[in-house]
Amino acid sequence: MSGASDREPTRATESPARSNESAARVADRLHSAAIQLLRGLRVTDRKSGLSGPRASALSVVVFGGPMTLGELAAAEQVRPPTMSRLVTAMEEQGLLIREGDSTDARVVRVRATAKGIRILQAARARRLASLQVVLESLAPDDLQALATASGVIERVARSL
Amino acid sequence: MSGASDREPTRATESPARSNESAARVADRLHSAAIQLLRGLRVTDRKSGLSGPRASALSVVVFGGPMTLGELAAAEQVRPPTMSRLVTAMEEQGLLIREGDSTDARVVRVRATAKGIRILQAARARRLASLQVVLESLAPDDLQALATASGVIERVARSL
DNA sequence: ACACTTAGTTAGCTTTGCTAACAAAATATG
DNA sequence: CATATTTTGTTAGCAAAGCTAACTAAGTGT
Repeated sequence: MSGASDREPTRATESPARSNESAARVADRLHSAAIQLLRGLRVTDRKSGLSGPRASALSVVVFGGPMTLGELAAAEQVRPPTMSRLVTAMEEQGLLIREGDSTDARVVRVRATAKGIRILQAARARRLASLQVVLESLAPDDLQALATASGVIERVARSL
Repeated sequence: MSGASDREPTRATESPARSNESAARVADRLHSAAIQLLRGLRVTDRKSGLSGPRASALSVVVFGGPMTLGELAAAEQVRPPTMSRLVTAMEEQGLLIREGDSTDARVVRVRATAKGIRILQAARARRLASLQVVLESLAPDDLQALATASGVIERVARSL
């Protein structure tokens, strides 16, 4: 994709125009590259029964600790009913449990089980293995470029 | 994730073990960063009726020119039935058309309509606008880092 | 005490992924 | 030439995951 063959900016005057055009082009390429990368990393892990959305949600609970269903829904940017269903499915898989809150009987607290933690770690390792292999074959400069860019991308994503 | 201060010495004489560790860490952070980035960029564009999968497929046809349904399915990494249904839906939206092939009556050739091109461009512009704004506020070095990394990521994705 | 707000669930719809089974056309083989 | 195989796309039917609307239960506030 990407309008790769689009015209060069009429580099008549200053940096502002050039900077804008450049930002637009980088936005396009970065977006496209991110899509391709994640598409290549097949997210669904049939072996462990951990789909993309489940792995993502479980990862939030494992690394972030127990939290309410609403917080988890917000973190995953889905609506409560969607998260409710995801949690039910993962609970049936034995990956996490619903707990009540002692001070507020409305809230549902979600906690990863030992099995959930174990399975998440294994799925993560499998998912990243193929990427790691490719990265190992990169020139050191390229790997360094990715390391640097990762930080920048994280910052960019945070301010989106 | 982990390593708050992760300035890795780019030493030319790294040992293999060290290199592996670094690749693993970069894999993790890059993967996570890509997810966060795309999550921030809400893909579904209700206004134009162009969901993520549709926008992506249409973009391939618009920029790559007419192609067979099978080629499009391969490009989008979905099975033929999935693409067949996607094409049917987009055809009903008037975004593209199915055409027969003169030499092989089995194949279906898919071509974007003028409306499809127009709507894709508009949706792309909307989708990238917010990212572009953030990128424009970056330090030139950071923007350059992203530009460089985009190319590397594209290469990495291609060999996944 | 009664109205309002908040947290989560249930019900039901849509989209998008898949596999299995099929039809039609092209190609290979006897 | 006739038939078997392969290729291309479709249809049918299932499951996952997203949504909104409507509901229950529990806190809050006037």
